[in-house]
Amino acid sequence: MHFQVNSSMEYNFRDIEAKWRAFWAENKTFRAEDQSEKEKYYILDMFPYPSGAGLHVGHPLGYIASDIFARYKRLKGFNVLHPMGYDSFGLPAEQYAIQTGQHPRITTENNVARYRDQLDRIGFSFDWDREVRTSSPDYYKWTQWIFKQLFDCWYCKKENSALRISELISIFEKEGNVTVEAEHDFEGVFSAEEWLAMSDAQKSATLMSYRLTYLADSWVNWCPALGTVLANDEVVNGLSERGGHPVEQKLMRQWSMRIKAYAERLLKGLDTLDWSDSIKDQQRNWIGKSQGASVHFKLENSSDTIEVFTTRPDTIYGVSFMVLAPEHPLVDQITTEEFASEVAEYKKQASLKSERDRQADVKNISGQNTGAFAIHPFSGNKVEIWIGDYVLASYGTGAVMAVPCGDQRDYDFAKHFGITIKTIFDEKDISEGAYTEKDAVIANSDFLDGLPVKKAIKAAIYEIEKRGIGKGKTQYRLRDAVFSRQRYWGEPFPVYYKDEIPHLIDDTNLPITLPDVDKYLPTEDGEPPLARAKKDAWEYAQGDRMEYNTMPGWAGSSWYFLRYMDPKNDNEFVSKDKVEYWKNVDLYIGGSEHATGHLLYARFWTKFLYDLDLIPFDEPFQKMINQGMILGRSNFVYRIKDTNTFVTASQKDQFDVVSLHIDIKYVNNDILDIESASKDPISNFLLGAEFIFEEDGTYQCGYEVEKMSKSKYNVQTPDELVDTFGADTLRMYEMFLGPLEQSKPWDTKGINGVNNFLRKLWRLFHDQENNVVLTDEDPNSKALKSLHKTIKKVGDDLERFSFNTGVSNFMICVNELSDQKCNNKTILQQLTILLSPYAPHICEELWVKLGNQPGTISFAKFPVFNEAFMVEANHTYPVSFNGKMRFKIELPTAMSKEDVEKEVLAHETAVKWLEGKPPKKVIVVPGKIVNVVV
RNA sequence: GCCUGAGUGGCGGAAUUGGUAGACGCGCUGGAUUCAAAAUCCAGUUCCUUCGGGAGUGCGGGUUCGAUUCCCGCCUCAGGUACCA
Repeated sequence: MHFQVNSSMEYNFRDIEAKWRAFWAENKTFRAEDQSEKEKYYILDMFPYPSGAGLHVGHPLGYIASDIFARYKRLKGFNVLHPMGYDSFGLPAEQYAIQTGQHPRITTENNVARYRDQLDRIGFSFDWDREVRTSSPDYYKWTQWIFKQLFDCWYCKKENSALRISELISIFEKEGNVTVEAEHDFEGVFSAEEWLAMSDAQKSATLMSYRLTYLADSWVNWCPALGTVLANDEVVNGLSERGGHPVEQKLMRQWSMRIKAYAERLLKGLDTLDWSDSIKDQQRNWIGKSQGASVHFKLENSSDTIEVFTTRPDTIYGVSFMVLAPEHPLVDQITTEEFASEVAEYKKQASLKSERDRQADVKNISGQNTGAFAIHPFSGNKVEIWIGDYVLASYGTGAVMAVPCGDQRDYDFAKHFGITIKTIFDEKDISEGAYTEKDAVIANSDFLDGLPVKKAIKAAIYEIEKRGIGKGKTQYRLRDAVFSRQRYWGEPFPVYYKDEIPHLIDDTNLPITLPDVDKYLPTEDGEPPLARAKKDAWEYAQGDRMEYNTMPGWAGSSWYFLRYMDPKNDNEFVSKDKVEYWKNVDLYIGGSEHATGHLLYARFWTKFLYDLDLIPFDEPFQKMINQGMILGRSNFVYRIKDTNTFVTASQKDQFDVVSLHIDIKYVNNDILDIESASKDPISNFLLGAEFIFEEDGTYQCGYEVEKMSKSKYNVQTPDELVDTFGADTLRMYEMFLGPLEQSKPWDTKGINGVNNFLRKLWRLFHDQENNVVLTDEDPNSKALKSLHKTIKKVGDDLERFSFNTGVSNFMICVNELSDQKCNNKTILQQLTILLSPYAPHICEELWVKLGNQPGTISFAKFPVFNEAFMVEANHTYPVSFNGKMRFKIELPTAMSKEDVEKEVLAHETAVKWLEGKPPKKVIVVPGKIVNVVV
C-alpha cells in the first residue's frame, strides 16, 4: 500500500521524532530508580519471542497501550518501572540451526537487534538498562538456581507451604513417612529404622517422589516430528501447538514440576486477581477441581481392590458394572481365561490409537468384558468388570464405577453392550438417556432412599468412611508439568548423574552454560543434542555424565518479571530490598493465549518463591488486560475462469471467477495500482492482462479479514507507517481502532484522520509561515471549559483503559479550540501534557516551544480537573413525549422542578403535542431531561 | 455439549450509575479556495416519508415515565474447552 501525505513542511514529524528519540536515549529519561520517595508502579508487557519475521502492526498494540499508561502514571507522580526484554530461547532458532548450521545464539541476536530497531521507532518509554534475555547466561544462571530450590523442596499439606527437603529427611529419621502429609507419589509406608537402613539409591528414589521437581517415568506427550516431549498446554487437539505434528503417549524418564501441590492455592488466588472472567475461568477449568469420594470395590476372587473416584457417591446403588482403562495395572491379573484373548486384542487396539484418534472416536463406543467380578460394597452384589477406552488411565484412578442411569457415557456403554440399566432416581424418566441433573430424589438405595441428591452425597460419604471402604476426596484435573525437553536451545539443567543418581551442581559453578555441539540433532542413540557435547566442554561434570535435556520455554518466562527489578545482580536472582520496593506487577498487558501456560506457571513459581520467603507476595500479576488480535485485511483480484481477464469487485458476481490474493502494498482504498503490481514477480500475471473496470475506470479489489500472514500478502509492518505518518500517528491510530481488548481488522483507511488531528494541533501553535504564535493572556471561559472537559474525560478514559475514546476526546478538544482560534499558552500547555502519553514526540517539541526545559514534560504534573469551569448558567433540556425526544428548551440550571415543568408545558411545541389534553405525568430530572407522559 | 465474550449507519466504533441513539474518525455528496491538484475551510450524510411525521441498537416478549443499558426465551458470530467419572 502506498500513502499520500501532505508534503508541506508545517509539521515535520521525521525530524521531530528522530530528535526526541535521540534525546531520551542519551538522557536515559525513562530510567526507573530503585529507591524513591514516590509511590511505585510496575507496568509490564509480555516479552516477545524474537522471531525472524519481525514485528507486524499487531505486535505493538499492547506495548503502545502500556506505554501510554506508563507515561500517564509518571505524570501522576509515580515511580514507574516499565521494562522490556526477550523470551529468547525457543524452537524456531533451533530449527533454523538444524537447517543451516548457524548457531541459534547468532540467529537470536540478529532477531533481537531487528526487534529493538523496530521497537525504538515507535517511541516507547522502556528502561532499556533493565533489558533481560532468557537465553543470556547471566539470566539463566538464576533459572537454574530456582530449579535447584524446587529440587530441594517438598510440599507440606499441614503447613500449606513448600519446605526444605532437609526438614523432610529429619522427619524420616525420627518417624518415617507415616506422619508426613505431603503432595507426593511414594507408594507405601516406612519407619525411621527402615529409612535409616535404606541405601543411598533407595533414599534418593524415595526423596524424589516428594521433591517439587522430580525425575520420574511418566506418560508424556511425545512428538516424533519435533523429537521432544511436550507439556499438556503445548498439545492442542492431539497435535503439537508448534507445527501441528501428531503427538503420542510414551512412558519416559523425565523431569516434572509438582504443580499439583499448588492446585488449590492456584484456584483460590484467582479470586484476588483483577483479571478477565474468561482467563480466570480457563484457569479454573484447567485446574479442574471436582469433589466426591474414592471408593474401594473388592474383587470377587482376590484380596485386591479396585479404587474408583466418583463425584456422585449418592448413586452408588445404581452401579451395574465397572470400567477400567485398558492400561490399568490390574487388567491382566483379573481377566479370566475365557476372555483373555479378547482383552489382549482390545488392549492392543487401544494402544495403537493415538490420542487424536481416541478423541476423534468419541462417538464410537468400544469396550471388552474381562469376565471378572467385583463385589458391591453395600449391596454385596456381583458387578461385571469391563475395560473401555472412554476411561482414561491418567485421570483419577483409571477406573470408574458405572452408573448408567446417572451418567450419559455409562448409559451409552450399557445400551451398546446390553447391560441392564436400573434407576435409583424417584420419578425420573431414563428411557431415552441418563438423568444428570442434581435435583432428583434417590430411591432403591437402602439408607439413601428419599434423600435429595445433595444430602445423599453427604450421607453416602459418611457411610463410606464409616465402613472404611473409601473416603471423601477432592480430585484435580491439573497434572504435574513435564519439565524436560530433548532440545538444544534451552537452559541446561544444573544436574549431573553419578551411578544414575541425579545430583545438583554447586551454586558456585552456575551458570551451566550451553556447550557447543557439532549438530543440533539427537544422537544416533536417540539422546538429546546436548549428548553430542564434548565431555570437557562441560566444566562441572563431577559424575558420570551431565543431564542432556534442557528446560522448556516456560522456565525463563516464569520469573522474568522479578529479574527486571535487579537485572544485573550477580549474587541473587533479585535482591530483597528491590523486590520489597517494587513488589508485584501492578498492570500486565499481553495476549490471552497464555491462559493455561505461562500465566499458570508464573503463578506457581511465584507462590513457591513466596513460600521460601524470598519474595513478599504470592501473586505475580495483580491486574491484567488482554489485548485483542489485529487481523489482516487481505485484498483480492478476480480472474474470469480460463481467461486472462480480471474483473473489478462490483461485477465479479456476473462471472465465474477465481480469486487471487494481491499484495496490499499495491492497493490503496481497495483500488489496485496495476502498473506497480505487474512489476512484482508475485503478481506479474497482471502483465498484459485484460481488465473490466469500474465505471470510473479504476480496478476495485475485493477484501477479506484474515489472520495477518506472509502467505496472504496482508502483513502491514509498523515501519512503513512510521516512515509515512510518524510514530505519534501510528500510536494514536492503533489506539483509535477500537477497544484494546477487542479483536479487530487492521485497516489503514482511517490513519490520515489521526494524522490530520496532529497537524491541526500543530496549527494551534503556529501561523501559516510556521512561526510560533502564542498569547500570555488569561484564558477565556470557553477555552477553559473545552480544556477541563477534556482533562476529565481523558483522565477517566485512562483509568478505565479506554484508549480509543481518549483519542476521540482529544480530537473534540482540538476541534473546539480551533473553532475558538485559541492560541492561549496556559490552555495549550495543559493540553500538551495531557496528550503527551499518546503522542510523546510532538508534545516534547511543543513543550519546548511553550518555553519549557527540554525533556521535562515526561515528569510534568498531570492537569487537575476543576469543576468550576464547567458550570453553566443555562441547561438545554431535551423534552420527550412518552420517551421520544421532541424539542429542546434552554432554561436556567438553577430553576426548580416546578418552574421547569411550567416552562416546558407553556412551550408552543409542547402545546401542539398535548393536543389540548392535560399531561398524565411530567418527569423532570434537574440538569438532565424532561419527559411528558400523555 | 459446556464456559467466556460480542451483535448499533456504507465502514471502525461512541453512549461510564436506565435519561437527547449514532460522539469521534473514515468514506461519500455538495460548496469555497486554486490555472489545476494536494492541503485547508464550510455544509450535509441511520432508514422510510405524502415533509405532518413514522421506524430504528441480532430476533420475540417483559419491567419502567423512559431500555443499546435491567429481566425471560431464542438466533448468529468469535475465543476457550471436552469421553475428567
